[in-house]
Amino acid sequence: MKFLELAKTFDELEAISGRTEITKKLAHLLKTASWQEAAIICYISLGELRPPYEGTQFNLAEKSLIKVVSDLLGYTQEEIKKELAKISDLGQLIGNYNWHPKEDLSIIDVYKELETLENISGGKSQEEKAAVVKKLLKDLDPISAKYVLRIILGKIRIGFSDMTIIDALSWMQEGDKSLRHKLEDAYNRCADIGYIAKILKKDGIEAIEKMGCIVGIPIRPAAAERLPTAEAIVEKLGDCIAQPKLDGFRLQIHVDKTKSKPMVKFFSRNLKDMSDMFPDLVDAVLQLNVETLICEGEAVAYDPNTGQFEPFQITVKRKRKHDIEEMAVDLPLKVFIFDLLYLNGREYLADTHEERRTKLLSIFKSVKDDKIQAIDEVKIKTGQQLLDYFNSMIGQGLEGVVVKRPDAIYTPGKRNFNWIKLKRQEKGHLEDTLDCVVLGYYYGKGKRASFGIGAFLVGIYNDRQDAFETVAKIGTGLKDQEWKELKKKCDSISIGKRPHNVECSKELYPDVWVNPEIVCQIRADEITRSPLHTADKTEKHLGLALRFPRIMGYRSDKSAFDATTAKELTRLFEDQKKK
DNA sequence: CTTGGCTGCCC
DNA sequence: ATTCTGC
DNA sequence: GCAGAATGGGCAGCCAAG
Repeated sequence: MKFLELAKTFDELEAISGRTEITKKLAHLLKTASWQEAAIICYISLGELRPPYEGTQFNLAEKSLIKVVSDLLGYTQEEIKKELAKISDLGQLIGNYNWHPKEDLSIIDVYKELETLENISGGKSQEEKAAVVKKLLKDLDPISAKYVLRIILGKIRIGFSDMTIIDALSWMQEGDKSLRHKLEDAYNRCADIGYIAKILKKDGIEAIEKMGCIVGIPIRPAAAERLPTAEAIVEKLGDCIAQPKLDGFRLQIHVDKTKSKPMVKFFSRNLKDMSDMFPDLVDAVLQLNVETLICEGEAVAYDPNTGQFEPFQITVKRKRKHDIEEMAVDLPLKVFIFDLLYLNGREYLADTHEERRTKLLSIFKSVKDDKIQAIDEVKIKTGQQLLDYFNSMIGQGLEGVVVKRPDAIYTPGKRNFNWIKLKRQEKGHLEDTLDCVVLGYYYGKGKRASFGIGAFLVGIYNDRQDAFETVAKIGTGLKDQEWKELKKKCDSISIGKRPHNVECSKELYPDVWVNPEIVCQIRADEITRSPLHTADKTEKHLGLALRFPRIMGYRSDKSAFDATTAKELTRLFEDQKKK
């Protein structure tokens, strides 16, 4: 199959909004393709070349591609950037130009070129990569070039993703969505959509039905919903159980001790392979009394002197490729296992939480090392009990609690109310919002590009310095209409350059500066020391920033100078440390 | 040899 | 991570 | 309610520029 045929279909799909229609068209495309091509189509539709646990890394994205595209089209980078502000992305931009292609490449040709691109590294590699991309784009027609750029950028964003591909595979085979559940079950157990497409095309739905979990290949993780109060959670679930929510990273752990050399693998929440990063946890995991196992836990770093858990910013330092052994000594991890998905050749996905918990505890009997532990769990009957438990967890400096329905099965790949998280922010020190001042805005991508705004910069007032200092960029919380209104308002008070009383790092300079006068309410989960933001920044210490910032509304009754002050922000930060 | 821009991936 | 939107 | 697409702070890694 020619790449152009694929690109044309993508272009048609981009214009369609109805999911069923997208599904049908995609199904037709997959039906026409060979099984090899179908697998590739699945991957590149997601902006990848392989399943997530094998990774796809071009080390080339928008900033670098702007250079390539401006070079190719004969414009300056400034001109391209200006046009990009109006257009959804670089792919769209290049698709609007016209030239005569030199070749008529197949899907497989393009795939191979993309693999070549990935494998370039070392000195001068950026130059080489640019040359490879430029040649590839030149060889292709503009529509194909558009999608090749989007693949390199990591997202096709034309209104479908993996779940629509699953539907399309069903439609390809049966002309309806009747195989959706079987295909989804297989995909949930084996997070490799290209492999699912390949097996379906080669061996049919019978082979898909036989697929189960495989130790060494990640299962799509379940996720928790969120509710604002303990009361609401107990009302929703009735009798339930609660576990501490630790602020580390989620690990899906695979163990196979039946081989001559035992296998231990760790996968991240997004199914990236992190197996080489935690040699200290491998030893601990091997103490579990199992032959084969897939379980899930949260890994958190702790201070070896005090035993205190480290904040996320410290724990995340363990996510690294170099100096692994040294860091394992300085910053040891503990992993708290909260679920069991597979044990000694048997799946536990369809067992209830209670059954999985019992089984989980049974494999810990011989474990002495506290590096690996089954997470605590308490029974909850009332909102008050849950609130008390939550408060005691917060008191220990944890992120909150996760509440679970005891009779629920494990639902891979789904976010639902079987698990509900209650986080610190909901009843903690940042319960009140901060009043921040809009300092400027940034052009956006995709839908936001058409609004002319994608995010905005906010700051607080520092009366000691008589200056506005940045504390966050805000990109979520407004409705589409509200984004347009904010852009209009900003344009009416825009100024050509940074005002003298605004302290801002270069990296955060907005595309459009505005006079500091719009006051908005910002909610966040936490205040952290920031290498970038300037709020409360002095020679002695870094500035402050907000974790997970979002806008809740405006304070038109307040002037910029009545906004939250640096002093107040600092106090909130200090209070937070006291817990 | 150090710094800084950019990228990918944790949350 | 949070949030919004079309279906 | 699902699926998708916007967006955040901040860490390590890679490479080019200084």
